[in-house]
Amino acid sequence: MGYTYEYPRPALTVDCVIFGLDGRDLKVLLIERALEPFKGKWALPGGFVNMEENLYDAALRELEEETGVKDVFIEQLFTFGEPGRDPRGRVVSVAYYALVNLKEHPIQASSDARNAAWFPVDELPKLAFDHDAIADMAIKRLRGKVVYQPIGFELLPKKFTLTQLQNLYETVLGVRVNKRNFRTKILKMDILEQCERQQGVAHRPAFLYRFNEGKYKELLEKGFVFEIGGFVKNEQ
Amino acid sequence: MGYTYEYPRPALTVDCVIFGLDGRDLKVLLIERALEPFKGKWALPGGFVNMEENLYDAALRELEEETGVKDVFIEQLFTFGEPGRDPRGRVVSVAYYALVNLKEHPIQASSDARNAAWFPVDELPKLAFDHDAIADMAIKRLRGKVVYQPIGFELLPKKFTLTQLQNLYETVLGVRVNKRNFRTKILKMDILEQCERQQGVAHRPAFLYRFNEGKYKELLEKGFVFEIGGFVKNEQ
DNA sequence: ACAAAAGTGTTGTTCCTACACCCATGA
DNA sequence: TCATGGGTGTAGGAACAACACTTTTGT
Repeated sequence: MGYTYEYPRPALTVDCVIFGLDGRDLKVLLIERALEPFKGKWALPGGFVNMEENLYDAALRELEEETGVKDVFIEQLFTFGEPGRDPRGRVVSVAYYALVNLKEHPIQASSDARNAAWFPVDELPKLAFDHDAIADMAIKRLRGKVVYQPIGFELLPKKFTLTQLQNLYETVLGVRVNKRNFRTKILKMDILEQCERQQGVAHRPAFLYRFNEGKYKELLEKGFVFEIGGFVKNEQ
Repeated sequence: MGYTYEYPRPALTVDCVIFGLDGRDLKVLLIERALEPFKGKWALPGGFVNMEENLYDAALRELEEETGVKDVFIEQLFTFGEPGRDPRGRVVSVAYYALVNLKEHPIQASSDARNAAWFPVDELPKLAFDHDAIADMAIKRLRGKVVYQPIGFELLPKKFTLTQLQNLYETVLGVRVNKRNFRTKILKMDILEQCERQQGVAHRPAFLYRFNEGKYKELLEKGFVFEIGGFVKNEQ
């Protein structure tokens, strides 16, 4: 009974740092561990990789099993393999990060009755295993990547206003941006498609925009480089 | 005899894409496989991860065992885990890339008598396993990273001329750069330390420069962002 | 003197920053 | 009519792209 190999092998898991944008807060979804080790501690959702699935699929599967979230952007972050990172023995974990739109993907109470909650990125509790380091790297990666790849849109609804988009950058990067300059820059890129206006707001309704991925890829071919940020702190 | 686990586990390896700059060519070091599968085919150096070493150390160890190279810059690239990527069974590989200075780190004939050779990045032969995909991603990563992180220096001697540095960017990025503008930009960053002049060249000797890592980190604290490139093709 | 590469001056243009101002809607 | 956020004009300055030119070495 069991599986025998000539040489010892580490166990292989995937863990996922799930980012969501909630009003003006960037948040991470954590799960309360139901079992030892670290029972009762907050941790990243994750689990063991099956033998017949690839890593990407494993991350998506664990994400759905533990949070009900599916059809979201995920990307490999880093592989963590310090010998002592799991008290049960050698466990190597391939970490992913996910970007979800909180409005369109409400988190379900976990299917295995574990407790799940969103925490603002700068108020994370002490996490199980080395998940602090994983979350930390994910935040840095997101901050670094959001300025030169158009992945921020994944945190917003399909259609969004320019102010929402600006708030996204301000929140993720932790800076204030000048409205005039932000708009000029993002619109000049010509990767946003203008849609209808907002409705039912107590002020002048804003235009909604959609990220035009086709146009973006077309521009990429011609040597276009997406780049937003490098903004100066302005307006307090 | 052997190691038994309750659930099956993939084997875990590290593979390494080693870049070297040779005159005006960016090259990758490959090893000819001595054993099946893919016996006689070219492949990336790599091997199994030991149970008591972390992934970074495993990559460094394999690098030294197979090429004699040590004390070089390496960084995790990506983890490849498609179920069918190795005909012997499920093998997950954590890929690293390394930057070496060919002058200061000559490659030794491999300790296990395997054949090793440098190949220009755009003339790579068909590789074993999914190593084509790994090498491909490494090249893209290097091209992407070299413009916003000062890692290119790892490919040069400790002391280098500005022309060498410019050639590095031209080679890696595959563009031509205007000499005047390149110099103005890189010197204004204030991360290079001027040293003595070159000697014994049949023309006006150039100043040598050294990358000042301390200064760079100091500037980082103040919000400095390294960025070179975004150059226009110029001068043919 | 010449070849070869190092190194500098400068100009027109584009892009960035900061600030001020007007506009449309619901309450 | 007011509050609220949407949206635009523009001036001054910094950074960029392109080109031409001078300097210093070995042969």
